[in-house]
Amino acid sequence: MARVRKTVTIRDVAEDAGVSLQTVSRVVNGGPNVRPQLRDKVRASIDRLGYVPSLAAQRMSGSRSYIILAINDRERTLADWRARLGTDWVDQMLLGGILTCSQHGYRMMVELVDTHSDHVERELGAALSALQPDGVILTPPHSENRLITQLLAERNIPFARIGSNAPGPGIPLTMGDESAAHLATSRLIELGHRRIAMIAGPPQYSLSGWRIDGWKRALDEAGLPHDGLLEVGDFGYASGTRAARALLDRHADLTAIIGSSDQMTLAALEVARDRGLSVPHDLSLISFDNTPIVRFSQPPLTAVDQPIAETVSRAVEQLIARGPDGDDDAVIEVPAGLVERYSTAPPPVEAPAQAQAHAPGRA
Amino acid sequence: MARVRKTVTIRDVAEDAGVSLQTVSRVVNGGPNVRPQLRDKVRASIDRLGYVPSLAAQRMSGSRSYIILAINDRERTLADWRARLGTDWVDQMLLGGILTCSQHGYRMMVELVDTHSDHVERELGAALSALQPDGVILTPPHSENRLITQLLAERNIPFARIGSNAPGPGIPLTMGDESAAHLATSRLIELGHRRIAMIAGPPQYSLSGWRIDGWKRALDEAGLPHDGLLEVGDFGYASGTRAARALLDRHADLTAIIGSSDQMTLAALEVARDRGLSVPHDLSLISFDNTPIVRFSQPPLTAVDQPIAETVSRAVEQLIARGPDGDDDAVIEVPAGLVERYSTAPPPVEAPAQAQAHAPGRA
DNA sequence: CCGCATCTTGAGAGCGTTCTCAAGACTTGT
DNA sequence: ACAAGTCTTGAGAACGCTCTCAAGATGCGG
Repeated sequence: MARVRKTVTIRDVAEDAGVSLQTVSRVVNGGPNVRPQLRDKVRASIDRLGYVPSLAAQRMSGSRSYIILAINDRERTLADWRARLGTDWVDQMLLGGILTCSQHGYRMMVELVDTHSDHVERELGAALSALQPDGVILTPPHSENRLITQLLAERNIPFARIGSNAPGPGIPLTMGDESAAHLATSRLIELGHRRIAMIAGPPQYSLSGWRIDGWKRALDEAGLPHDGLLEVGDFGYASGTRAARALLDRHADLTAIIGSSDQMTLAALEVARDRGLSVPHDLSLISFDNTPIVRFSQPPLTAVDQPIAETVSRAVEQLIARGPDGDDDAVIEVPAGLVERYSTAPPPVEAPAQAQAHAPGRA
Repeated sequence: MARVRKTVTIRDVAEDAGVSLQTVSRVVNGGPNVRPQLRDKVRASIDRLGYVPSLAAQRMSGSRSYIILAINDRERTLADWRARLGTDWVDQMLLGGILTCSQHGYRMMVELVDTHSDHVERELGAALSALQPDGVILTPPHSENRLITQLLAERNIPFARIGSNAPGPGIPLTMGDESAAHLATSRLIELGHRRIAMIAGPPQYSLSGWRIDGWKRALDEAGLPHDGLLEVGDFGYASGTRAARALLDRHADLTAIIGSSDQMTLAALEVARDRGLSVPHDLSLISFDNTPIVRFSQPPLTAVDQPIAETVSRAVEQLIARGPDGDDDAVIEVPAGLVERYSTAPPPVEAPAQAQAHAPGRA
């Protein structure tokens, strides 16, 4: 019973194949200068014995740890966590990250960091010391956290900043927020809308600004106004309710709203319903994020799809490919797409298609 | 520039504190037999230098790896993955798992395994060899996968089976599916419902059966029928639509449906809407899972809340506490709660309250 | 105040890899 | 056929920690 299965080590393989440890190591790591014949022999032994190198041992001797650490936001309590509803960031990250990592023989680990905590540095520092990851992936809002980026730079650990295009250390990746907002806005203009509002995210997030920029640019290009058509929320549901009400109160002629998060847009949907506005016939809605919840509202929301999985995947690739060097400052942009569902339609006919610069509101 | 920051090792601490490596190690690991005075001195050095032991090195020498591996299902493509909508399993697991792990100085890693793949064994085996985790957490549908449980038992790695109460190796944990279903059903009976149907999950999942059991038991206890009131789905949306239609076609007097997944229940909601049935006034709905999507339907769904985070947390604790021994066969049951939202109400008055014995419907 | 048990500390080996460096086998140019 | 490479292979140290075991310090009963 419970006969202890000894782990297969590189030594067992070496013996089995009748070569030295070093040769096996070379074969495993695809090193050069091994005669094909020998290589095959070693490979056969590896397969037969089912040898897989120990990550820990590799880390010990080699210069790499084969670990990529992804830093995610942590809510303080379970309740907070659940309240984040619909945030499938972690799911997406894992899909993109784990798969890409394993393709390169790497592993991804997730670290949950509390932004509000005073000891972010200590927490993160401990994780870095324990794991000694070859690369770190920062997600918003950590991507632009000075404390964190500095710590990483100091320790000379390559890292990717998702959702940040600021200069400075670390590889910046964005999901094309400006163009996505531009795309969404343009689509609405195309449908005939002339009063298009935006509920933006909080200013601490750079991407909030980018989205506003894209929205404004599309409006400007079409010669449409944007004064008073902007409200700021915090990505949460309640703030969306507030913003949508303010917008609708202020502009009777509003026919479309772009929300900077699924929650805020869902809130706008609710506000519209309360006021007897039919979506999309009276009011068109476009959301940002495209998390799963948005497919189950009534109607399902047209949304800008954040390519999180792919972005993380790209980040992993960059971290693995570039060594500690790579001061290449180019921002990597993974474009977001627009998923059209049923919350967008042409504006109500009562809203005359221009000529009357300003729509007369709805009956 | 880029001065390479040397990692702080146990040796540095030993030197700083003027003691041997061994003593530092003992202090770090809370070993006994160290004079308080010395311990404090060492602790001071540790803090000053910011020493954190390297996981890899600990694994190398010690008998433990301080790694818990969580096995999750992997969909083959990004599209499949996204289609799982609303499944925040991974999020929940991480919350429960990572936090609990770090409390004990452990780390959690996630491995994505494709159930449909032929080489599950090879994939998993490789992960086990590379990581040498101290424990493994299996989630449905892997919890009852013979190939996997055997592999683990063979390698003598402690593991937890979430959503399985079968005998055999591994620590079984359930989320009280039987009693949760019983609770949900009882609640409906209490409200006055007499025709309560269930859309069950696929039979490959044990929990599908448990939920049916709980539903039947509550019905039996109240002397209510269950013939023809059961439909089976696959947890997916489409199957829910099919099942709800069948149920509603068959029983004009149906006033409540319990769905074994959020998706299926959401589908039932849609079917009801299509038929002009108002939820909850004409039809009450209770869902299983309580993933975030369920809070944004119209109306928000009353749902059985799967305590995934807590279950995983318990699993981690068990794995860490028990050594390789622990053949304690007791099933650990983390009870699920019922979150009442707005999809449940007394049945319409037209549904006669029967000879009284049973709830009088609503006023 | 001695002898023995117990507590405290340290020395050295070992974990499974990769790294560095050197030695032998093969080429190649003349 | 010989010197000077280049390829191929292996030996041994090193990585940072914990384990085992032994030695010194301390405590206690008589």
